[in-house]
Amino acid sequence: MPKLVDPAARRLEVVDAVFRVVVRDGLAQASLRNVADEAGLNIGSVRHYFAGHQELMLFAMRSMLDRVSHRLARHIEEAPDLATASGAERRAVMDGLLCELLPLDDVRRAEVTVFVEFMTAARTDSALGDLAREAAEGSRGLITRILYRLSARGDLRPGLDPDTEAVRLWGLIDGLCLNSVLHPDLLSPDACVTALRGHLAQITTDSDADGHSTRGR
Amino acid sequence: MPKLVDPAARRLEVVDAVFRVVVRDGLAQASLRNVADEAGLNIGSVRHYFAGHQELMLFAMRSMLDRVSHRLARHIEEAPDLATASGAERRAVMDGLLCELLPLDDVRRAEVTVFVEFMTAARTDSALGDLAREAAEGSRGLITRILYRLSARGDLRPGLDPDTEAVRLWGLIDGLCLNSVLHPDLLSPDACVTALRGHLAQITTDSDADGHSTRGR
DNA sequence: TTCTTTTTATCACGGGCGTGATACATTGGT
DNA sequence: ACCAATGTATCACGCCCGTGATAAAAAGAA
Repeated sequence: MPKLVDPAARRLEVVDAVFRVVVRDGLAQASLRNVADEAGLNIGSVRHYFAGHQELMLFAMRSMLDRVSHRLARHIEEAPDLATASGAERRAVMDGLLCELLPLDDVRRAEVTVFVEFMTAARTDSALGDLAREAAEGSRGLITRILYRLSARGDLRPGLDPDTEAVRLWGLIDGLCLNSVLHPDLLSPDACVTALRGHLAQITTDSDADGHSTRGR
Repeated sequence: MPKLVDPAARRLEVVDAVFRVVVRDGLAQASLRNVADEAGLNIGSVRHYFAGHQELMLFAMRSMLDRVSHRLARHIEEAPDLATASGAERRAVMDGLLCELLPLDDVRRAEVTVFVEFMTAARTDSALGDLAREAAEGSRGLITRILYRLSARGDLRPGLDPDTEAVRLWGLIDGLCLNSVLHPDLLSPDACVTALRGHLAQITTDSDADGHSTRGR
């Protein structure tokens, strides 16, 4: 017989409530009382599962980052074997992976919104600082690794430095995310992917490594 | 004989205090009391010059945006006449103008920090919403206009659409700003300009419009 | 001077916050 | 049945907040 309440599940319910409050009203409104109301719980219950406000915020931020990581990991697992893929296929994989970071649907839009809120809050909240740094290094590192792989296979346009291209792509993606979340009517999801695709098209070669020309789109 | 206190100057002093608090502790800490303390004033004095907290925040945000606008306007005034400029000169002007938006020194870093704080807050604070939208349209519009001019003079690489390039450049700049402000140790000012220059080099032709080839670097 | 306006300084109120402490209810094992 | 552990629900305290009201001080004009 299953226990009536699964503590881990409860914590996740509370975290989901945190996310909803953050998306709707901003991180500043994510007080214990507001979160408890949003979760349909009593504040006492919330406090039973989290030592205090700070631990809740920390756990929520960590959960958000884990969620993104897992989504990316799943995407990587499902990717075809890069060793046997053609140049076009390799570029498609990269395209799909990076698009996964953009707020293209409601789920990812909410996630990116929460991401932005926590990251900006971490600038002045030392409790979140370590996690923010870790996340930033992770995303930047991932993009850097992708570009190095591209470069190693000759998919990166000659003359381009993978490191500075990583900075550029990192900034572009974060900028698209930010503007899309802050000004959804000025930057539609379609415009986001168009901008990203345009960028990728410019920094990658558009011919197959085997020599087959795949010009145009 | 000058009046002992100039109301307009006082308001600016208070706004400066707001900016210092926002940069140091975040927008959430910019309460009337904290701001008054930072300005070395009594909370009563602050309230004498501002109707309330909301008006202060609105005025501070507007001041910040005006400051950026004026800096850009000054930069444009000092620019050489584009009609008689060579292609390289035109690209240098654009380079300088866009670099003005990046947090390359302490002054601009503080400004961008305040910008990010207010813009993200505006997402859920309806009082700041209009201003934020105006600012976003302004920055995006400026970049769009620049690229259209470039395109008209043939400085933009053939095959590139000024509008989607504007989205891309807009996102890149905002992303560099964001990452530089949130993770200064992961993205130095130098890395910012390198990334931006690399981008501009890729979307512009590197030959003069008069036909002189300046290929290579 | 006297009077009016401007500026500075306090007080008090209601409200939201995190949190410690505590009581009550429910559960699951013995 | 009993009990210990777990989960729920409140209360109270101190803190900070924005704000209305009001007093006190300073400045400038008559």
